Amino acid sequence: MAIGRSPQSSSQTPDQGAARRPSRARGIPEATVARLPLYLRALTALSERSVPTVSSEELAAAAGVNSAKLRKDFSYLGSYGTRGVGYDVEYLVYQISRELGLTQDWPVVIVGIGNLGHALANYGGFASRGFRVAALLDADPAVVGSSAAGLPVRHMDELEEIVETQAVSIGVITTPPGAAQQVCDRLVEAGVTSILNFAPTVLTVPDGVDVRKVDLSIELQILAFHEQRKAGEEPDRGDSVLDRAPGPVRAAAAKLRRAAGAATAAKAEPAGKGGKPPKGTDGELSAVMPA
Amino acid sequence: MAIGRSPQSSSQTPDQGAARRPSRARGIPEATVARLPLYLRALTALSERSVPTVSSEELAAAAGVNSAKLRKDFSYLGSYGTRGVGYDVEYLVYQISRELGLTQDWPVVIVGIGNLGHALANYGGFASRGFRVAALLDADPAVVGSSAAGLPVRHMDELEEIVETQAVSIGVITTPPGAAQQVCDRLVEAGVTSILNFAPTVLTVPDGVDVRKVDLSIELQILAFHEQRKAGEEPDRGDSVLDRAPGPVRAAAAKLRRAAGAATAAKAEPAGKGGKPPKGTDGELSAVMPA
DNA sequence: CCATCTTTGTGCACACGTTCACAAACGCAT
DNA sequence: ATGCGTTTGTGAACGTGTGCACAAAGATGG
Repeated sequence: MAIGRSPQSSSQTPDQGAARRPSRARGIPEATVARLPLYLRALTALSERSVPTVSSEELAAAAGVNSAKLRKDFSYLGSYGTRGVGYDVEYLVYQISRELGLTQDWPVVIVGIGNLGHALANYGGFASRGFRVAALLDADPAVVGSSAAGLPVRHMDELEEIVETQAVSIGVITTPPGAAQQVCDRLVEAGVTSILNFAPTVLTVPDGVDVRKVDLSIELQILAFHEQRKAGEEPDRGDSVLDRAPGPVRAAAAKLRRAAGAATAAKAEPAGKGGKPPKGTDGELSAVMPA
Repeated sequence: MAIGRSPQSSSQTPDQGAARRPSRARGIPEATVARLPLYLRALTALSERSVPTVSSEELAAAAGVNSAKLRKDFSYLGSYGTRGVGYDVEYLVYQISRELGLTQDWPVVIVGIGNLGHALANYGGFASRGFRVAALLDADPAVVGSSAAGLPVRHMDELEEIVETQAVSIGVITTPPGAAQQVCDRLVEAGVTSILNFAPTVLTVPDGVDVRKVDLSIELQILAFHEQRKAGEEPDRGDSVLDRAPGPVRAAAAKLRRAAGAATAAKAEPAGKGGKPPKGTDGELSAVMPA
């Protein structure tokens, strides 16, 4: 089990998941697929208010997207609208559900029942979308045996059996980063072909296995970037304007940096980084929590 | 405080956050910004192993991206590499940190201390990246007063004061979906200009406020879509091939659908949807949990 | 100081995604 | 039936992102 491996793509904003596959088996663009759940949510809300039809304009507003984009997205699914009227809510709910594969049952295992694992186990959005938590797993004997969301936490050793007997094809990893790849390997080996990874780790998987990653830290950092921009251009300018300069000047600067070594950088950084972590610098996350 | 509102863009894969702003103030593409945290994580790991330099090839592998893309990304920051050698790890860590605004302190408030709120409060990746949890807030008296991750949970009414006195500019919403917009409004009103939303709701905010959304349900649905594709083309074909046909045939089908009404669709769906929810269909989430 | 080897930085072509804008299609009133 | 207003579906232009491939720049050894 190690032939044809390939690291999954990136994390959030970019394509992610379904690595190299264009995924347009019969045509639906990846960007559209990513928006279908959004539409579905908005439509479900309308459905519950017994709204019979919606225009692309209304639905787009509810989903927070451009109406032209929405229409084009729907056009990939087929022509489910009626000109001059709009879209039949119930019918569209069904079509999108079917396209996303939500009309069938998806057993899911959650590995790593820490804070986040608990949160996910209690997540109400699962059952209503065809997802069923088949089992909660953990390697820590202290956690095994307890229960979360009415389900017992079982030991990792039962993983293979559970995946096989319940035909689980989707696994959720909420372990500390150090255990993620190992858990991933076991999941794949057992037969799981789709993985949702909350650990801040780049997972390597064989071809044919999809990985999607959710990383809170990344989201916050992106927010910080934009926030910084809003707060007027750089309040503190780290160092040398040399680095923006082209040619030999830059090269010299580079050489100096290598000579100076880690000392300079370490001093310039917020927390201690050069030596040993002061307290809880998290060697890529404090091993206590994923996400 | 209600002029010039605008719903944030989409959710995951697309652009999201920074709604209409091209965000290339001085040039850095949004896609690149989204990858910087990835590079930073890989670099931090190398730094802790005291690796002095990396080539774009090595770093790209560690971050799970194409090396050419990585080099192009770095080229937007400036020329921080040395040809024939690679990049100085420590120096690059610093440069990226600075670019992302991680060299300064970012106080953050978390609103909604349920399962997920707890998980986030315990998240180790905060402190090490310049994020500091300024306060945990909740509206439920039963939760207020308890503590999470060593911090006391305070009442929502203290929000305004906390935001002002501690100069909080980033808020995290982990409330049930019904409360999200309301909480969002209060955060914005109090002065928060960046929001990370875990509730499955499309938030409407004034211009100048960034919203990023993390939605577990959406990720799973995207996985299900690809999983379905892998399991051979549609095992059960919902109904009519008519819908793929163009022209009057389709129109007739549409008319029939409207006539038939919700009954057909409801019957075809997984859970009960037409009438009242059977048990926990989650009117857009069971109100118990966000994420 | 020159030759050779390594690795960056980037021009270019292409793929993908977004948005505009409009004709075709439909409902409805007359 | 005919005309009018509405809304879809989509062709086409545009912008963004990706990846190849290579010249330029530096390191290294003689």
